[in-house]
Amino acid sequence: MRPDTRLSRLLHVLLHMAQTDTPMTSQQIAGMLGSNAAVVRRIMAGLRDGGYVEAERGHGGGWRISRCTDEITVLDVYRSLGSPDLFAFGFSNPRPLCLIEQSVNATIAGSIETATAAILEQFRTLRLSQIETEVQERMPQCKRSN
Amino acid sequence: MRPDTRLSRLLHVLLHMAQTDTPMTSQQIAGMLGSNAAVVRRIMAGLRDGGYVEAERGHGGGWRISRCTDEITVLDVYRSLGSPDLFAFGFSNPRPLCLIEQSVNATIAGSIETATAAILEQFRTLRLSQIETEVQERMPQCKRSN
DNA sequence: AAGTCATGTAATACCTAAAGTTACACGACC
DNA sequence: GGTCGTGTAACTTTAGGTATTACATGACTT
Repeated sequence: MRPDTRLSRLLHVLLHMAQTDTPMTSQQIAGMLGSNAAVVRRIMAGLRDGGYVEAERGHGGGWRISRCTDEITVLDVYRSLGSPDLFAFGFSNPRPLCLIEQSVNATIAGSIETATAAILEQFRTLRLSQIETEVQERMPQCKRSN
Repeated sequence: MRPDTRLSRLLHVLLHMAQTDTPMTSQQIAGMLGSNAAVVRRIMAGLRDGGYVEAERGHGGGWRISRCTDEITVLDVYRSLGSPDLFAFGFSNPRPLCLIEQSVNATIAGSIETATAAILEQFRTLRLSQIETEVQERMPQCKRSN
């Protein structure tokens, strides 16, 4: 199954937006993502509605981040996408009559819930600013000395 | 996207097979799963190759479980499926040049790895016999007294 | 030996949601 | 008014699990 790449794409875009004051157009962002301007507008709509970014139309318009990077968590971004399914597996019959199937479903559901809680807890504590810090550490030596 | 239901289906089938000595045909299993005999043979192929079940052809043939339920873990079943992706999300560019994208990928990968380890650890310790036990607890009162 | 039952497997079509594409309305600036 | 950019709808593409059909192979029954 092709993975859902929207979360990582949004994080990527947000961190670039945090580096500049001039608005970025959907076209520019699409070029950065190797994607399409309409796709960019679509996946950014949630961030706009959540107040994390602002979009302006017309000449000199585009997208700007409207919060500090330590005020946005990965969970915020995930929720802006509508909290899509995290897992690729599940069960087919939500309310089976078979007792065995009920237990299997409960077992699988238990694993999924436990792992979901763990991931969302990571997302909740992970701020954009922390990823920014890691970018600094990833910088080549010649630039780290600045 | 529609979830991968093979793991839960296989667990369901294995527990039914553990309750009887007579072989179950793919057709019977398919009826149980609301599926198709060819689908059953396809998803069971890994279990057969792993020695967890045996298939016999011809009259009186079918599938039989070839181990005790406390000798099979959910992880065994998962691996028999070829260890399919657990997560529905990921990143598009595996080796990006952009430093920011590298950090985002590393962040996402970290969350996925942590959660994967947690799930696989659960799968490793979860035996079919434990699900069987839960089935007993799920039994109606009139039957639990037996 | 023939017929039936069941697995093994290939080929093909279906389903779903993200992703890509196209088109056009709306609004802002020159 | 013309251009630039967002907002959004409609449609196509894509990928993988799932469903369906078909047929070869092997085992048992008579």
